[in-house]
Amino acid sequence: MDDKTMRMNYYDTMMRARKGYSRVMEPICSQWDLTRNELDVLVFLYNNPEFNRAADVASRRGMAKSHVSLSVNSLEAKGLLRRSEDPRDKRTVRLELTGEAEYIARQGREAQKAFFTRIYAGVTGEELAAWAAASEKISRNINELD
Amino acid sequence: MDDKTMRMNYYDTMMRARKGYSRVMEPICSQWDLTRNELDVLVFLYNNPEFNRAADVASRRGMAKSHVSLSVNSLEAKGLLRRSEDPRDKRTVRLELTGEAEYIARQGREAQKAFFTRIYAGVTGEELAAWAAASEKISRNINELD
DNA sequence: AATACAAAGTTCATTTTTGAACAAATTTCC
DNA sequence: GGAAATTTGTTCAAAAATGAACTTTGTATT
Repeated sequence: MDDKTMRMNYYDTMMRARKGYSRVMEPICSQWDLTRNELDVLVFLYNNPEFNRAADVASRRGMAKSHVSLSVNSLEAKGLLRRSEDPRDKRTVRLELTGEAEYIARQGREAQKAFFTRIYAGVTGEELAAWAAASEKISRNINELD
Repeated sequence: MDDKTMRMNYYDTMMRARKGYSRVMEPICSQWDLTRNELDVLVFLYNNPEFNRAADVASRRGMAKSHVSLSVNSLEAKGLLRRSEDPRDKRTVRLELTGEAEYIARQGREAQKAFFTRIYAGVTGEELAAWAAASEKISRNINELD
């Protein structure tokens, strides 16, 4: 198998990982009456407080901004998120977790960790380091896709 | 950053890769009046003729089987796919590409390769090998998620 | 300072994807 | 050999996610 084929096969693995992730996480999310995507948004904001503009969430998580908008509506209605304005730029909306959301995000994060620990079972330290290095480069390359 | 956090961050990279892939591939797909997903199915079948049952496509590509069913309807209507029966098992549907589909799949595959070559730019041979090894293990672990 | 240009966010119609219910064929196990 | 459980695929209603149009605000150009 040549390099190009190897890289390509990764795409299907990725799709399956995504699906497996949903299957494992959805029952957990439902305990808080959240969708998988809503929990992901909460955890993302909890982990990345510096990227709390709606536009950041969209670009860094790879969702359409309209989707972020709708998700935020829903989370706001559930009392887990507040839209607040940015004094420096009246266009942007800052997303702030409520105390309850932080509590949920902490638990959601642990569930995510457990999932990833599980699917990464058997991966060696060196492999993981190489993976991280490659991820870093790929992430940069994605940013530069016109 | 500990190992667990590292693995978790990969999830968002994956989501962005997926999004970038769609953005790049969609214009290409539209030249044949195909959706991104439809082209992926054609290329998958072209690359994996041994996994040509509808159920294989669903499980190996991580799509719902109802989704496969609908995609196959559409591809069949476009004259790119035939459903044929399996003599050994009357439940299963075998999916066969038409000549035109094979032609499209070859070109689609090249476009995919180009995309992956692009986002893997700068990843070294060692990293890629480690990546492939990790991928292999992860893939197996996903299969074993109950 | 006026004009054009770009970026953030929302709305809404549409597309994509899914899950649950079902029917038919196969396998398991007694 | 036959009941029970499992697997395959389809249908259809519902959920998830998107893109295009638009408004508002900020930035750049002249």
